[in-house]
Amino acid sequence: MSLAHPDPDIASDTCCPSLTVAPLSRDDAQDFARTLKAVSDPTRLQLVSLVAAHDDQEACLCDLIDPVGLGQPTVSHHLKILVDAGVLRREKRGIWSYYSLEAETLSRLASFLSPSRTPQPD
Amino acid sequence: MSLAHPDPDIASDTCCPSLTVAPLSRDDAQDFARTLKAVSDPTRLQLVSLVAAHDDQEACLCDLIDPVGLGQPTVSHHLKILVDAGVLRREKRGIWSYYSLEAETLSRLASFLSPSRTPQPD
DNA sequence: ACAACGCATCGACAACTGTCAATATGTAGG
DNA sequence: CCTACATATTGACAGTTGTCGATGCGTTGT
Repeated sequence: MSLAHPDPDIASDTCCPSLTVAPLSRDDAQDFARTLKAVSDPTRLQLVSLVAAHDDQEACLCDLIDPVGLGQPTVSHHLKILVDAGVLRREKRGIWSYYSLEAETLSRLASFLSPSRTPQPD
Repeated sequence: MSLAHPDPDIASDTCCPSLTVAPLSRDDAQDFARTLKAVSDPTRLQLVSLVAAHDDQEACLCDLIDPVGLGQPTVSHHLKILVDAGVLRREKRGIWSYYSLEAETLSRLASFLSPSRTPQPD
């Protein structure tokens, strides 16, 4: 959760932990694992890519059901997981739920995984 | 698997797919999901960070058991998953198994997740 | 009010996952 | 050989996960 909603009160010395720089604390590891788990499913990766590639960077559930080829409750369930993880944002307009990208979460994940210094010894 | 071992024979138009650029094919989605799943576990994240932060960017199993606080078979199991995913490399020297980082896999993951163009419309 | 529609939630079930104790494998020293 | 040691594999078990059908909940139109 703190990944998606960083709390300014937290003044620990680990401002933006990186995977390959120092040993992770248990808490940081669990935090990043939670977010990574949300995107480590083929259907959810497809959903994120479909939302990102859609017209105004947003799509409603009905736009996503056919492309992934699963039932409506299942797609809704996957979208909820992505929203809870801070990867997608949901906005209800009328009858429809529109999903859009929460870009910062993805970029935070990317910089977390990215090896800071190209570690190629010898 | 093709994430860790890209095959030059594959000459499709998707050379290095990105999450936020175009809809993912089912195959690409499964491929990346497999690798992401390997690192979406708190213990395995800790293991990767421990290996990366260790002296010569490598560590043997015995170095990793205490820090993660789990049994030897469990740690060995997690390491196998990371090796199979192409995140770590294993090298047996004498009695010990030394694990080191396969940096390219992580950086490939990072650039896959990274939003290519900061998508902040309106 | 009523029916139709889009979406979320619930309950159930098979499949997968993380963990451990026990055991196997392989290597080095006496 | 036999023992000691580091690691890998196996079998088992509880907990989690992805999927579906059925149902519930708001919103729109008639």
